[in-house]
Amino acid sequence: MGRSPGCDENGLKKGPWTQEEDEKLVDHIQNHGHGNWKALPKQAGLNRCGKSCRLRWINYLRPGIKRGNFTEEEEETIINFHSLLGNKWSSIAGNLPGRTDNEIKNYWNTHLRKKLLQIGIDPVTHRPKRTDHLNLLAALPQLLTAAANFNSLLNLSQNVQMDATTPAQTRLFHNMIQVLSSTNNNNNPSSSPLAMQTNNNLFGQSFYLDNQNLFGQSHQNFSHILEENHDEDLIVSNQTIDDPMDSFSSPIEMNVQDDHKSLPLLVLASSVESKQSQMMIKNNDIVHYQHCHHDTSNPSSSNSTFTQDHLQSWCGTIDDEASDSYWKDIIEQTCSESWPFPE
DNA sequence: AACGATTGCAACCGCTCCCTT
DNA sequence: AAAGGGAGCGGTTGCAATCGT
Repeated sequence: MGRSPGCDENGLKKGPWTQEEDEKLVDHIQNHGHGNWKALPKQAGLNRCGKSCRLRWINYLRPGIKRGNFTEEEEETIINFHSLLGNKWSSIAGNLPGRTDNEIKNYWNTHLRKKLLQIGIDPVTHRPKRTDHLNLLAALPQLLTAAANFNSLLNLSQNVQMDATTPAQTRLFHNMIQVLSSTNNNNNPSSSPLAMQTNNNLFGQSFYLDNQNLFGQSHQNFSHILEENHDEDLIVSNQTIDDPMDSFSSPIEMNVQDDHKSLPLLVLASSVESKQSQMMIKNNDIVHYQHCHHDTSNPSSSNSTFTQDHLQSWCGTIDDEASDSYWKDIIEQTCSESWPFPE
């Protein structure tokens, strides 16, 4: 495995290390340290360049190197830190004891990147591929699973089954809400991809966001989750928040209209009847479906758990109201897929 | 069984950063 | 302040192993 053996112009050996070379390197560093990598090969009796020795030591021979498969926790950590730091492999490695930047980089490129692509997340931006709305809606089952997981996180439940992609799914859920929010918050409706497809009207009803309830009722728990996940998307008044906790200390200051990036409550609004149908995350239930009057300051009202029946009912509404068969087909297909929530 | 395609990963390359002089 | 050199980082390469036909 690895590169072919060979020599560079200086006659130094390249390619895979032999056991004898490894032993020489380990022996020398254990006895003398690795003060000067350039001088080390000669001192250790190795026909290698200092760079090669350093790489071999750092990535393979150094004590404490953890080998073997990555755990779910490690995967989760990598995804979270990559969303924050990008390809800063050494920084990410600093948070994974025993793992090297090279190993993490390889694992990202061969496993995690593909995993995120499979669930419709751009591994570079950690956002849904916004140019592909078919994929976005096709990922609805995962989004709803993420919503369920997210709710369980809010409840600090230990029962929910999560894997390393859960944070990514949650982020996807978050991002989809952002996309939906942009259809209504954007002053120029045509600039919104969803608006372009639906004449500023998704499924015949407009969506907008109301985070007052969410932060009013659950921000303590929510901030805990975000603190753990280091959500880079938290932006208040177009200013990035370094400490996610800060963004929730004064929920009143959150400006929903100006800030469609803050994690909101998804609200399905009927402009005709001035009613809101709210799909919301709330304590003790998976997802709630709420009807209330336009007065958002009084988020009272008839809550009921959002179940498969509700989704089918929702699909029925879409049937009636969506004039765009493109979206209709997508939603119907999504509705027909397996429901991820417990009944 | 044979062979081409794909995958995984160790190692190299070239660039940037930072420290020293 | 500028130059030189070493260390470190991210991107890329190339080969062995594995998979698919």
